[in-house]
Amino acid sequence: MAKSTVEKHEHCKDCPSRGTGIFCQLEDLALDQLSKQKITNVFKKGQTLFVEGSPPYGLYCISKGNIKITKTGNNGREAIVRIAKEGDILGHRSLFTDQSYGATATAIEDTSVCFIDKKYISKLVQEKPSAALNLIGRLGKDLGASEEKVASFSQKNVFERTCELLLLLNESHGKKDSEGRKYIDLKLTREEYASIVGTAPETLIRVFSDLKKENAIDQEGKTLFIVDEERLINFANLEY
Amino acid sequence: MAKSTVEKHEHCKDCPSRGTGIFCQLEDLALDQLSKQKITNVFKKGQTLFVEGSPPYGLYCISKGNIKITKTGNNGREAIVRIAKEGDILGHRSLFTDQSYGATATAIEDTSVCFIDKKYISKLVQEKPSAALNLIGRLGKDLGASEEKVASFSQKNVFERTCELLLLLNESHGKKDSEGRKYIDLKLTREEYASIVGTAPETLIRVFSDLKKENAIDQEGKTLFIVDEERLINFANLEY
DNA sequence: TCCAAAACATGACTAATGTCATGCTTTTTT
DNA sequence: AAAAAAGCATGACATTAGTCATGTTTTGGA
Repeated sequence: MAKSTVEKHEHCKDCPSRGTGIFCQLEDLALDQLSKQKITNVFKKGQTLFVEGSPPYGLYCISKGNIKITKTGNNGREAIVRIAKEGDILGHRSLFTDQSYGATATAIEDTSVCFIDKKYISKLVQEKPSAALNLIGRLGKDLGASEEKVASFSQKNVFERTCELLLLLNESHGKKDSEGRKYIDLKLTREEYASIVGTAPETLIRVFSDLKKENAIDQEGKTLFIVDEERLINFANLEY
Repeated sequence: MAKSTVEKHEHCKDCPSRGTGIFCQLEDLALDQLSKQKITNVFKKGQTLFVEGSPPYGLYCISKGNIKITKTGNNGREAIVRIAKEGDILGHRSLFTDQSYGATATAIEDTSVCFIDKKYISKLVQEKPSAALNLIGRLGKDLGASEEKVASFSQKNVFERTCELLLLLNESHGKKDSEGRKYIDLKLTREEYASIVGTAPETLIRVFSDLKKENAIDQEGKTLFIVDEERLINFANLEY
């Protein structure tokens, strides 16, 4: 499982994540420069982009595939903090606080990721207010989502949190098949889902089973079908 | 309990939070301007600065006193997301993501808070890269702390989380008396501590009682003495 | 293709936490 | 100062979630 370095696309303006990416909204000239600076890497399933505790050298911009961000407790158990996808950036938090990475990033499927050097990013953020504002906006949203999660942990039980997670993942990673059925197709094991919800694998499996019996979801291997979204919303006890 | 509007200090360079404040590191000219823009308010214990769900009109900069940031679940129970203190800013997250406030800010004692209008802040951040970088740094640290909290919820039990909280509050709000004894003197009820830890008041009270029996802490009314920090570190199961 | 390992699923039991009830203490209000 | 309210503390019990055991199914590699 050696890391293969491959140029997957020549220019940022051809990036599949264009439009959602944070620096990929710059004018042509700046984009040209950025394209020359970036290095595109391919990470296979299970490979790590960076590890908790190591110092950041730059910014990662996901052009394809999903990546899990995890923190490891000293009991060895991992907590998945979030799942990043195409167009998301990684490492921005540590980069500008001059802290070590607070979490580990691991590809959960084959991914393509652009790397941009720390110096270049710093320059860009200082010179282009739009880049700075983009970054501020992204950090703000990340913080909002994280605090939302804290509140859920504080106030909800495993069942409610699981329903909430399914709804959130449906928003962020959901797809529809030819018949219009909504589904989530992340290649996550039940154990990984459990470590997002913050519970034991057995408990999560039971909740999934219950939700299936309730006809709220359906399972086919690792694919989760959202059968009855209304039901999940009720179960999740959302405040909207 | 009417909101009283009082000029507490004339100029930002005299602000008690100078140095730790985020925009209070600007050069003299910019600071002069900022001083003219700001409005200083005094909030008495229990008064709210802003409420979850309402739109942000500007930035709050705490010059004196502690403020709790809470989210209310639809069961009515409140979760305290964090405790802000002198020098901290509030509302920055919502301001730049153009989202409503995700939480409510309430003074837990008599406080003095400067308010700076949204337009002015936006201008400042766009024109002064140092302000933007300061803001990015602040958001990054907040996000780091929040994700740390998510991991704790995910991996630790109430006892461990309580010990962790005491250590964190000792870092951020701790004081020392004349004999060198460390203590935390936030005017928080046991119920409020419980809603930081994410547990029932009774459970938190039991943990405090246990910690007192273990000679790790001591209680005198709302004041909590950190008697044996090493012990708390062991109990908290930290990974440092 | 087959085998081993990992993942999934469920039951039985245990441990942790939440809830309810009660009495005491402190704070606030009248 | 007295009364009322809020906060604190603890016991008893209920509920939730975690752990251990076991068997089945799926997946990945030789």
